[in-house]
Amino acid sequence: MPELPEVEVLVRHLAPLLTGRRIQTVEVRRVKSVRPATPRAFARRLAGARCLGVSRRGKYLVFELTAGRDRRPFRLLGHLGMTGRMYFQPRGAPLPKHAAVVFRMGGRAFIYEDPRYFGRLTLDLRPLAELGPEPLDRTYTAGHFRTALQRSSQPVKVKLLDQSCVAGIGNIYASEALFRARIAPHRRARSLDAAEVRRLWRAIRGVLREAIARGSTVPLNWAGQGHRDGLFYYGSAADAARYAVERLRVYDRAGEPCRRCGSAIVRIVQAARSTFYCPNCQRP
DNA sequence: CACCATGTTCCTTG
DNA sequence: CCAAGGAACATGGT
Repeated sequence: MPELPEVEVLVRHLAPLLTGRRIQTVEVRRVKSVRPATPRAFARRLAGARCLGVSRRGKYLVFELTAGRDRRPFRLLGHLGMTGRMYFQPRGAPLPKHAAVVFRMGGRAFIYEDPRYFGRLTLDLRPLAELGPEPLDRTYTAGHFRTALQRSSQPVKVKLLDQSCVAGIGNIYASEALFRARIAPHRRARSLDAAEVRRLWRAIRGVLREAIARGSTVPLNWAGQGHRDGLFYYGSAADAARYAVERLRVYDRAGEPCRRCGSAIVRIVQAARSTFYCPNCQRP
């Protein structure tokens, strides 16, 4: 799935396009992709609603909507899973194979597409309550982070993927943040001393902020096909090489030289997910 | 064919 | 009760 930076860039892209627009019709093509899982109830709630704004919480997109006589605002949550995308369909383009939901807005089709169907559009807001703090929030301190790590005997890399610890970090940026903080991924979360916690806290914020800045400067092809072009998530293959250089320091670079010391980057498996790190820069 | 994939949830085990 | 590990979900790329 797109992680926090990808979702943030998408939200910034969508907010001005959707705000003020009315949803004319809703077509649910994959029942699994919506909740409530009855397409009728889902569509009835959303058809005719107006979008008041789009924001992000962790990896969730939050759509502020209003509808009906009372104009009472309500929210729709979007989670892109591993392969979800949202975009206005280019005029005349055929509906993609895995279009899960199609909204008609302003005479155009707004598509929620998801080949693996791990993502969701949901009116159930309970997932938000489970999320930990926003890592980029001004009020988020190293002290908060330390408290969250204190009682965990999990490897710190695995703990970073726990959305109740900090919201928004995924498999790519977990490895990237640990490299930046020069902390070995196998370390138990509670074994980090205060200085290490602070380094990792800074690294997380730095890595996420830079990724957002990078994503904001790349010419993104929102409706593009193909998911592993090495560029942010949405990029077009033609431009990928130019922008992908040095974007990631360790993720998916097993066997390649560390950009800091030249040692070969190592891949290990933790909690059934790949972790990448430099055995020299990140010593236990 | 085999293996891998930016995520979450549910079940089992300790 | 909790923490931790693993399977399951579904499709596509290499």
